[in-house]
Amino acid sequence: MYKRGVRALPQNGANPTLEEVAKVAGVSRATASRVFTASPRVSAKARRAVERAAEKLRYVPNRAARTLVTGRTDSVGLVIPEPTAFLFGDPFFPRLVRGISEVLSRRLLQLVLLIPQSAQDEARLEGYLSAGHVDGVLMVSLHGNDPLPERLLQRGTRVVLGGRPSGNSPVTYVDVDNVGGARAAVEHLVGLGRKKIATVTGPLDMAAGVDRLQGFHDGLRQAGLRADASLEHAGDFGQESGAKAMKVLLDRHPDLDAVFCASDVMAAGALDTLRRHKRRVPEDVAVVGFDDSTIATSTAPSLSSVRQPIEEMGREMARLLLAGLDSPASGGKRVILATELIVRASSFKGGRE
Amino acid sequence: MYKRGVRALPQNGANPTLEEVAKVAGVSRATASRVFTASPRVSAKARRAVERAAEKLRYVPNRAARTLVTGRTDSVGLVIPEPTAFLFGDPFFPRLVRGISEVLSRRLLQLVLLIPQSAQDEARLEGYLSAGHVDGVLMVSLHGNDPLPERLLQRGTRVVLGGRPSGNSPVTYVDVDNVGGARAAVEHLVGLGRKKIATVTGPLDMAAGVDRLQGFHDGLRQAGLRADASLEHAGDFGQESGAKAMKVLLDRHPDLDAVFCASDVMAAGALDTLRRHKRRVPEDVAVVGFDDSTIATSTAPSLSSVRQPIEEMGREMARLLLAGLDSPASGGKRVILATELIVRASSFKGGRE
DNA sequence: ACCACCTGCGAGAGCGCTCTCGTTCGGGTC
DNA sequence: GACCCGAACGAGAGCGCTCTCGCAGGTGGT
Repeated sequence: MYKRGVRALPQNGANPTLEEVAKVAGVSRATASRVFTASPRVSAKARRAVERAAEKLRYVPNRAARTLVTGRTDSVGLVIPEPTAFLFGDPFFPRLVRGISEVLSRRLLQLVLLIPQSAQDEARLEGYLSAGHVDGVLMVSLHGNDPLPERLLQRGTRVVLGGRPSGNSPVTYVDVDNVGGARAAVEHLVGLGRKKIATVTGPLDMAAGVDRLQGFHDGLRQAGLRADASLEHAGDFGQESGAKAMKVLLDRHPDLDAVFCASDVMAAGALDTLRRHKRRVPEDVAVVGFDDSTIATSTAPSLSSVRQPIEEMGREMARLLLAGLDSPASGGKRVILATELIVRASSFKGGRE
Repeated sequence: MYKRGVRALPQNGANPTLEEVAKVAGVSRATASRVFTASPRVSAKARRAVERAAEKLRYVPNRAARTLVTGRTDSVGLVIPEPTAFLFGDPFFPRLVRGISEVLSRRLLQLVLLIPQSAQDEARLEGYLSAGHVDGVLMVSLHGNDPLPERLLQRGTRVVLGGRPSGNSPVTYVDVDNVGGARAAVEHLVGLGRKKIATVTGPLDMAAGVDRLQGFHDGLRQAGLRADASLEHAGDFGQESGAKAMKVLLDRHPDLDAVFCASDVMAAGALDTLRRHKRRVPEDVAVVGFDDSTIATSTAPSLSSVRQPIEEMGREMARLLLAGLDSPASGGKRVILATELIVRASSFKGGRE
């Protein structure tokens, strides 16, 4: 630890305090404060004097002091575990951040990103977040049943999740309609005349994985097809796992005529495997992915996929958090955003109907 | 703004204060404080009592109060402008973050990411950073002559830059040896017998762009070749710009036999153009990129490139910042990290010598 | 001319913590 | 037994700010 005396903030001639600004402006500290808190009860003359003094002294209010008395920090944290944050080829993170800061900027709130790199980091995070560094916390794509959100909630910290948490915790969350999206994908494949539809699922300890499988089942049932566990194989959302899962499925069912992959990246892997096994896409096997990520348009053939409104998810998360900060009691709300099937070459008509 | 009374932190039964912990433990506030500041002058008995009380009350020290008196926040900010942060296909950001947090974690400092999305965001950032939210600031890949670092410095905030700033500001920075790396690339091409070597430069308002061009010139001079402005064309580090620049160069000099691109992504674009113009790589035209990013191994042919030690850059930035926090006066230090040429198929022997 | 009222402002308390300073106390030392 | 010394602890100040409260002075109604 660096020593006291070497203060991080008031270095170099020391940051001026409100007291000093007030003195220079010839008003009381209270009046000076009113100027910076945008309180209305200040005469134009006093306001100008304070503003000039602040300008002259290069005054910046000390946030710690302000936070201490108001209990507010005017910043909110966004927690993204490292694997998700740095998933390349899929600009999930940037789009989310864009949506979130769009809303926060309007409220002059600072978005602070926290990317835990290890379990140890994550443990420290709890302390950081509950010690009053931020007014509220946004979290996305937690694995399994992360206890962090609930623990923060108990401490009185406002939390909004991106993606449904496993289990049924009372935490507010925003999610995209994974079930509906997957169902739509299956409906589409059925509409193409496909009868033997397989799926590469996501990890089943994540809600997105479970929900997309659920939608897959719903779609089959609706079409009068029955689910068959041997037509399902789990992946981890990564490309490699998609390729491997596809191979397993193909070995078990050489005659399958469609596959729904729970992520585009896995679908890209599946396409590789299909090519290697001399299947034509979409003629022999139609493929639909999920996410509508950038990779969907760069595969050959281009990939049909379920689009999710990521920016809107970010915006909605931010809105819910702000609502939670404003109102004392705000129970576990949930918002589900619609998804949309985008049809491209990998599942186009003209296959074999 | 949300109202007072609805405090962000002490919600829900209110966060316990040190005072309360002390009372439960049967000691004074001072002693309790000593326990949490890891001060040695506490008896084992008192320490246990305080720890038990804290456990029982779920006590978390209020950071704002602590910061107010110590002047420390125990967190440091990392500022990355949006375009760099979300550059896909090149995991610069994750690698940097990994290096930085490796060092910070050991000191129990929290890394806080700040990604300004607009000029307005950036303006707000100055207030945030100089208001004492963080003990120090790390910044990377600023465009042009961003005044932010110097202004923070004047305020007494410790700043360390990643990448040499344009102009000669007194800010401490870490950079990779762009000049040396580019020179090595040219030396390599010359060693392959290439005589007519072109370059696609980076943006020349960025130090990395300037320095790599500098190295290119150095390499030519060293080999007794003379620089020719018509063999140089600027790009913006993006793929598209690489493709276009290559086309311009090829139109001007159909007989060029090598090209050095200031980024791998631009090199990938250049490869496309070369293929389209029926040039064989490396037989007709040898290509060397810069960054040794992931794309370098996925192009056809794989790309020779100049590798830069990103993680080490992150570590070094963090180390310099810590040193700056510890010592009162720490002038503008500069650390340059060595780069290394990685030779792959795009510039292999067996071309045409 | 009086009172009620509102606006603008200052005095002062206090947010939760750390740190300095002084006091207490147990155990050597002579 | 008197003295000293260091270890453990408590009292209290104060970090820089916001907010409540009360007071002065001006305005308007009667």
